[in-house]
Amino acid sequence: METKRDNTEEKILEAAKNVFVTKGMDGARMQEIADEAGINKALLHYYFRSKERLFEAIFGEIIKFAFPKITGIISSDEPVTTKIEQIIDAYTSLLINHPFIPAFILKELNRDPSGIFKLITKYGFKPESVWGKLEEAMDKGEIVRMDPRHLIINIVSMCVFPFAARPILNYVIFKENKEALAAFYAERADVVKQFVINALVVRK
Amino acid sequence: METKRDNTEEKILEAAKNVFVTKGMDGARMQEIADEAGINKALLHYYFRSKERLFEAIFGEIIKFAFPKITGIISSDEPVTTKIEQIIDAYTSLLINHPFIPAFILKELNRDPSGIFKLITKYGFKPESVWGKLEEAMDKGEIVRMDPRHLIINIVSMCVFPFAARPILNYVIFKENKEALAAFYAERADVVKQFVINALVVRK
DNA sequence: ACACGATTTAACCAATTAGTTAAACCAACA
DNA sequence: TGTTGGTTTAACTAATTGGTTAAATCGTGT
Repeated sequence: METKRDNTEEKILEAAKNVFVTKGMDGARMQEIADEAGINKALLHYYFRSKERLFEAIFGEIIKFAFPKITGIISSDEPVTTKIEQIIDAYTSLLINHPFIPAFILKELNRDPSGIFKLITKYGFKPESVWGKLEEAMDKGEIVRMDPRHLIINIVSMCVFPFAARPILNYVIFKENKEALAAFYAERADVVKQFVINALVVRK
Repeated sequence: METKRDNTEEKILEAAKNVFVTKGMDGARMQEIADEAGINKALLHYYFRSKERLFEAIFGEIIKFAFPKITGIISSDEPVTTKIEQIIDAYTSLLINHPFIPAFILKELNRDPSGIFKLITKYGFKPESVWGKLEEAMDKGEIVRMDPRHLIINIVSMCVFPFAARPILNYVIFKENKEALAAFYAERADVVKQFVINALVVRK
């Protein structure tokens, strides 16, 4: 029966995601994943032959989610300020729904950079195409002139970092007030958009 | 002889920092730390009784470095835009000299948040004092009105994230060109300062 | 010559953990 | 009723790893 299989496979992936995200590849224990999925270790290995494979299943799924969204927006024909706003919206809504992604990626980034590198290129993220479009807009005087790489990094930083540092916001700023933190994240997209657009206004 | 002791202790701490930063607490191996320090495991335990103690020695040192710099700047009497510029300068120069700090802290943040929480409060970082100063400046019309928490998060994000995501910049943007990456980080403070100041200009 | 602390060598222990195996169990289904 | 595939149980292995120990070595200052 397929439904049964799908169900436990889903349970395993969900459990593994939780454990891998908080503990990382090295800190995660197969036993703990099995427990969290409500099954036993033998069955866990029956579905995913090894820890490595299970990890890759999760990791691939996450990367597939995290990167390509932006590519579509960039290649569109909207004016550059609209594109920037769309990118901020896309990033933020993605991360509100999957807040664990940044911490997870940053955690595994040092452990095995080549793995991430492969996946990024595989899903075809081409940064060069972005610089061009931004420089055009600067030439036309639509936005202030600056190094487009710094601009992109600024935008991505403001979108991603608050999620990567979630525990810090949670403890230091919001004193573990869940609702206040959620409200903060909900405002985030609009605030960042306004901030960036304001920073890009051309002044004489 | 003290110099000998200091020397190896220094070597151990340096090696441990490298290994802990890239591998994390769980991924780090005492043998690897010993190898990297050019000594053997027995001597490593002779200096730091356990992995836990060694980790705490490193971790405490890093936190002591990372947080208190800002407190001094905030309590000064400079105008708020000057303070912001000083904070950006302080953060960036700290991270250029210790680029591993963000990845390290973020990595251990999920593993044991209470540990970091303790250290932050111990070194007396009081965020509330910041909101007040910023809101004053907004009331006086010196900077544009916005939620001061978002403003701080924006600034810190732009300062810290590019270092946390260093491998991504290195691979995806700079194709492992070390000098280009270093040059990028060197420009960073000025770019961020200009970006923030521009974003904070009050328009009618 | 002696003492002392730093350092090495090499063997060892105990705990943890990924992964395996084999037998039994159970529910659905043909 | 018998088969089949998902599932459990429980015991096991092989490797890794943190930590220990004891004896030997080396350098330096007395």
